Amino acid sequence: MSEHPIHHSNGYLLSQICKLYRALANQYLDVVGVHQGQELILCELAQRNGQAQSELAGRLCVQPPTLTNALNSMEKAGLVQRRADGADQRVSRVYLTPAAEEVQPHINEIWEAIEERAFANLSPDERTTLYSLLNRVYHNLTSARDGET
Amino acid sequence: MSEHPIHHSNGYLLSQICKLYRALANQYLDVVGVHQGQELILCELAQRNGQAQSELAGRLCVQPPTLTNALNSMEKAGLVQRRADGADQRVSRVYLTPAAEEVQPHINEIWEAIEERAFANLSPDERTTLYSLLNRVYHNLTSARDGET
DNA sequence: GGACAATGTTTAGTATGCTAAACAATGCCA
DNA sequence: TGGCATTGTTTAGCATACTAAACATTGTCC
Repeated sequence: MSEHPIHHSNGYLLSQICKLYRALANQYLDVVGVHQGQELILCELAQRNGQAQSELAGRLCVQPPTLTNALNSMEKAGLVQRRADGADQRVSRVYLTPAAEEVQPHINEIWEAIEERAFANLSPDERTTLYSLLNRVYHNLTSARDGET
Repeated sequence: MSEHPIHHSNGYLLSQICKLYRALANQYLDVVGVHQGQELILCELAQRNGQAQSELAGRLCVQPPTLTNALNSMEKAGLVQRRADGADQRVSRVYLTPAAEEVQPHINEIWEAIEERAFANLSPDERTTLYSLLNRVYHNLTSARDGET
């Protein structure tokens, strides 16, 4: 059927997996009213509540406008609240609401359930191998982004 | 800094890589005026020109509305042309334009360049290992989607 | 042959993600 | 102190991707 070389490449596989992984995460997270991507924001805030948006964006590796949008819908959903910093009116600090703190414990469970699904039949050794290979790919991609040769 | 277990999981790594891979693909493809995702449509049509949108969507594993949007912008960009099927007015068949056929040869080069970047320091053996591991993840995810236990 | 089901595509609405440009507040420095 | 650069966030506009619902055409079956 699909004899084209692209279909047998690591890159193609990676992008398909990506799409599937996102879809699965969405499906699991929807149950607790959280969207894929937002769970990372919640985890980040659980570790340090009241971060500035710029800090948050930096840690999550997303652009500030992306975070603005995500926070808008999370604020509308009652998961977070923004308050301006007392000293510097430019920075807006983000805080978890009680509703978010209730949801929080489920996030880790869900995250683990997704992993269990995705990497089900891989042995611990294989998972480690995969991790180290992916890690190298990750570094290739980050250095490709910054240092243009 | 980020001591949270999520940051050391295969799933987290996968989603970060995903984002980076897409960004890199976009950067490379923009040069020839094609957006990430559209290159797969072009490859598919290069193999079989004049596919119905539903066929195309099936092969690319995207939903029909997704394809509608992508084709709209590609049609606007002069890369493809839609013509209604002679026998069945419901189906619209998609054809490459001469412009697309000029771009086509570059797509493979670009695709390879991206792969070379992403998997640069992996030996052939390691690439094979990665491929087979990812393939298993892929199957876990596709079976997770269809057959809900 | 006319109602109704099935099939193919589009529209509407929402999510993530990006860039470029606008806007707001701060800080520096002459 | 008044102008200007820097920093933090938002807006506008576009890309992919999804679902649910609308719309058009076709085919079937009584």
